[in-house]
Amino acid sequence: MMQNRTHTCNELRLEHVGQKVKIVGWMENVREVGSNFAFVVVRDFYGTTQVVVETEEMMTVVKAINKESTISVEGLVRERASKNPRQATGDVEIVPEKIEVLGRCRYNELPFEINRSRDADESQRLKYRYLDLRNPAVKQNIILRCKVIAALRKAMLDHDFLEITTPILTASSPEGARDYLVPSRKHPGKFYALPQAPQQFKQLLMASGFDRYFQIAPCFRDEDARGDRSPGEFYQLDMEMAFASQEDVFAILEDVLPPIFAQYGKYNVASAAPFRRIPFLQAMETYGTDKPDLRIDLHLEDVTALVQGTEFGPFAEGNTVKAMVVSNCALTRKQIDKIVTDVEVQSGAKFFWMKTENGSFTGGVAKFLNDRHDALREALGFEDGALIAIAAGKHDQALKTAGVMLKMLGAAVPGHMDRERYEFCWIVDFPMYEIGEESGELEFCHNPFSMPAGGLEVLLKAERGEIDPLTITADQYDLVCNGVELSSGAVRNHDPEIMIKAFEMVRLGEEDVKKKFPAMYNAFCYGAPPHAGIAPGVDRMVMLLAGEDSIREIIPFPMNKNAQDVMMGAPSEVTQKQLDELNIAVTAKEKE
RNA sequence: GGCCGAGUGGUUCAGUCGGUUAGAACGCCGGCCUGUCACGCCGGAGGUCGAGGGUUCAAGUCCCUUCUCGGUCGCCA
Repeated sequence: MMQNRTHTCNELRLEHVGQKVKIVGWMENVREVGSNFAFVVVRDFYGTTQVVVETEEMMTVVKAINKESTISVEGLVRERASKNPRQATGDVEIVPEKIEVLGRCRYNELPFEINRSRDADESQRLKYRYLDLRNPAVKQNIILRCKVIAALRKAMLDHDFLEITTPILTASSPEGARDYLVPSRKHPGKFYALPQAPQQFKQLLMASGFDRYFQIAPCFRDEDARGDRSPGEFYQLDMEMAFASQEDVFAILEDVLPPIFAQYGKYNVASAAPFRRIPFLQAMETYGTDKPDLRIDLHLEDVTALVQGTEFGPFAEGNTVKAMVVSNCALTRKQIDKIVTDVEVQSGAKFFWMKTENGSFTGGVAKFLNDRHDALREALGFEDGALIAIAAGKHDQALKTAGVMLKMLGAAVPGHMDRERYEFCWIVDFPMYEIGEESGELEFCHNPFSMPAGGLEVLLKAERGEIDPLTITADQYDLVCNGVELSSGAVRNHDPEIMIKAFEMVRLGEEDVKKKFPAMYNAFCYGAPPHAGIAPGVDRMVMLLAGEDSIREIIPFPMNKNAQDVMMGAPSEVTQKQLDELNIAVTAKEKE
């Protein structure tokens, strides 16, 4: 008897005919086509192979086995009488001499059919993820993920980056998302935190003299999930470069990403370097978002001045009005209304519309604007058959509505979106500060580690009242692909003096910097290199490459929306003994 | 936490205006079938319609409460 398999289920071809072989795998299906005559499909990681049962003895063996049991089949390879060109091994079959059960499937009914698992209810799939993953179509995304990570790692090493792992148990960071905390047994009342990103460690590596660092880094944030955001944990291609500028970082990713997207992507066209650079404010005004989908050829125009004085309430003074021309729009009124509703769900406000026909506006808000037809045509440049979509409201709301409206109409109206490609762009010149919604005072807009453009000088000018602090930009950038924010990065503030000044702008000082980021601040006081970095999200990248809409499709063992692992039963209660050791008292329990 | 959608045999769904015994496909069980490959044909089992309450002669269907799942907003330095 043969000990091991001689071939995988994707290997046998006509050249193997006559050989005695052994395959192993899952019994995927049995097709009985006669008395004591059946075809058995055996599936392993690599593919499927047909086994033909022709004797009463073998039939008895097969009939006693539940589907999805693992079996081994020993026998002779034979050319098929009727071949299957759609199957890699479709020219041959195995005539079994011995079929053995290796791992019995005890159930004759499964929670779902393996090859149709993607249609099953998601919580069922997650609970039985090991069955879901048997589906080659599901498994494929995990294989893709592995290949993409390997390619990223190789590309980074080729660019002389060193992969360095940083601690998982670390200190809670005072800003940003909610931390996952880990109680300390040896230090009652104190906690570790799982890193939201290796941000401070990578900057400390720069201060330590490493020139180029990267890591496929696990990151943990206790925030609610989205379709493109897994709760709890995710991975970033975290990187940092010493003595580097924004352009140095751009050059690396512009070199690393396009070939990987072209090779592993569902669409094999990707933007070439250099990617378009779009200043943040321009992106907001032109696309209504800081993550524009450049596959859509639509853009916004500001028509606030042109619609002043109309009877229509939303165009009243003080509101911003953004208009967008969608040429050759054949949507029916019903279809447009549906999109209006969808936009309202996502943005919180409806948009308005009208059509251009025979030199005038029709439908929707046409009656309010027909007296300005020529001026609007001058400004917008439309022709007959266009839809004019209009978002109006307070500046931020109008932009948000316009952004969602642009995205939805771009996807809905044929001819305005070339889906089969990857369009990258950099969003640059983010504002350093903003007026906080709650405080009404100046606050950091994004993260306080970024270098203000212009350095100390510009902060001093703002302090002297020579410039508006709101106009200060940070050397901070986002990488966006097809409307998905792939990553955020920045030239870091490596100078303690500028750091303190930047904090003083928001009414904090040296003591706050020291208290919040002691290690980094201290390290930078010993001579730090100027440095810059970025951290593209690995999960989102793989999601784009796989062409999936849900991030859970590209994670081997995802949690559900409520941050539960229904397969493992996490989170779970622990014993009183464990709690006692950690000096933890549970004060409130989830209602049963 | 807000809003929207969904929850009906093992799975995916249908179920009209509230009205007979809640249907279909796939899966499962039994039978037939020697070239199938989503095999085919015949027959069968399998349901407290997420849970609780209410309206009604009558509720899967209408109302209220609640749970679960998904989407979205808040949130995500």
